[in-house]
Amino acid sequence: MNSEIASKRSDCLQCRMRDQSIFAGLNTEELCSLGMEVQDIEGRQGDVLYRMKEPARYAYTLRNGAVKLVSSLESGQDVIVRLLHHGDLLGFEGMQGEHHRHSAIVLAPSQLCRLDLAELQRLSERLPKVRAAILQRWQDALQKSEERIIELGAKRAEARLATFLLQWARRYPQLRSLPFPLTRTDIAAFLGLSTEHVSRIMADFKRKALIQEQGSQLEILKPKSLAHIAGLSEAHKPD
Amino acid sequence: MNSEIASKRSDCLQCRMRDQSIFAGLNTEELCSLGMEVQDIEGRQGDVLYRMKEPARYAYTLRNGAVKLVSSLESGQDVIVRLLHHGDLLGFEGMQGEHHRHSAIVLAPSQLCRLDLAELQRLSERLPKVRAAILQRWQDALQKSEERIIELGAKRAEARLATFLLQWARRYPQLRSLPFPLTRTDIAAFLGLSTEHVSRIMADFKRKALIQEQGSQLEILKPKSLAHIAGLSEAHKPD
DNA sequence: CGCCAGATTGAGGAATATCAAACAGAGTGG
DNA sequence: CCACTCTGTTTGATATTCCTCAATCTGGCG
Repeated sequence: MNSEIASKRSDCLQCRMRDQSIFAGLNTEELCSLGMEVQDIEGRQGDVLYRMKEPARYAYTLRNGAVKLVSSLESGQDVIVRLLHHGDLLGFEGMQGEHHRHSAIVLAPSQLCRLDLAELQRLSERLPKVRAAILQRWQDALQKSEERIIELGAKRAEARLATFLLQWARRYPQLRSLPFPLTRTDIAAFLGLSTEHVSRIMADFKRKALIQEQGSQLEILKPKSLAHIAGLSEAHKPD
Repeated sequence: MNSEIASKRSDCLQCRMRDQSIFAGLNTEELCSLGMEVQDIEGRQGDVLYRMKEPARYAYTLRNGAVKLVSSLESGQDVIVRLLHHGDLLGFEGMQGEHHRHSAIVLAPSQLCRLDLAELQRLSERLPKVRAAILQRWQDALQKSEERIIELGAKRAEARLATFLLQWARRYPQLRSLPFPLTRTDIAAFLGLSTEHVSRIMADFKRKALIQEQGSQLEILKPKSLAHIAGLSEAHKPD
């Protein structure tokens, strides 16, 4: 499970994600003066970066790959609260000194930066740019979160799944064939459905040639049709 | 609808909510030096404080009363994204220069403070305490929002409603009889259910003497039982 | 009184879950 | 290479939850 995760000291100056990170906008000098230990983490599928309710020690930037944030209920049910892609942040709830609200589990081979929260805290006091970047991410997370409330509250399974697939695709703009490391159970836990129901709808989408799967690669064949299903589902409004 | 809302210049020094507001922790001197126009707003039921997609000009602090944040879909469906009580903030999405993500509608007679976002922006740059307070609220909103995702994704109607009633009650700790200005349709729009279904479950709760209604006052008679229904609903896990 | 918005109730049907079984593919060990 | 196992998927049958539509009921209020 939580076997030793490969890690080494990271070189931020060379980082390809640098201008999309929370350190974007800092010049080389500032970046060097951070004095921050940034660990370079290699995550394999199934690795647990942190667990729900643990005191938060680190935050992470996902440079590459995919991670799910899972909340486990007493009933044993798991809910995927958020899905993270390259450029996303995780574990930052700890900045207010709280415990982790979810477990972070690696879905596909990932590269992450691990930041010490206490150091990051100090840093953000000192550098308005960093602070602003974090605030912006926070704001984004809230917006996404609220969009999901709307999805879950207002739309039906087909529409939710269609929306979800399109959103997933938007994270890989230039790719026709998308990495798609989710199981049906994952999708179900994200959309608030049963595994079987997800399976059925996916099968249906495939039959209608809206999407196509091979291995863990997904291809969206008819985004327009999917968007239509995702949108004002006329099943709801027959007129 | 958007008829003139009563407003006057507010006196922050006298405010009873002061130490729960984003200006908490500032001394009188600092508070005076804010140089901020704070309008004192009187909201009546049905008043629209702002509309979705409008450019955001003001943010508000709800001193007293209740407000709903509504997102309207193209399908005509309304979803209540958040319910606000005394002490809550609204309209702050505008701090990042965005448009309003929801419409804010007054549910019960309310008193609010209206803050100019641009001024607030400058202020939060200058005063770390204010900035930290806003950040904290943001964090809280995200947490609440994620809790709601879990509710909507994992729980069934009965459990959702039970949770909701208990949460509502928690906002009025010392009251046995709670102000409850929501219609069944409001509750439905909050929980992602139909009006009729909400009505049925409420009736059921009343029959079981878990709750009691008179006018727009609500009383929770058996919080334990409600908590039980809200929790690990044994209908899910028969064992 | 008559009117109206909201609440309730019932009946039927659609959406979704649950349970069970079969199926497919990727190791893994002989 | 083949059985074997494991995990994830698919499919079917059935049960449950929830929605929709229509009717009635209620309480305020002109």
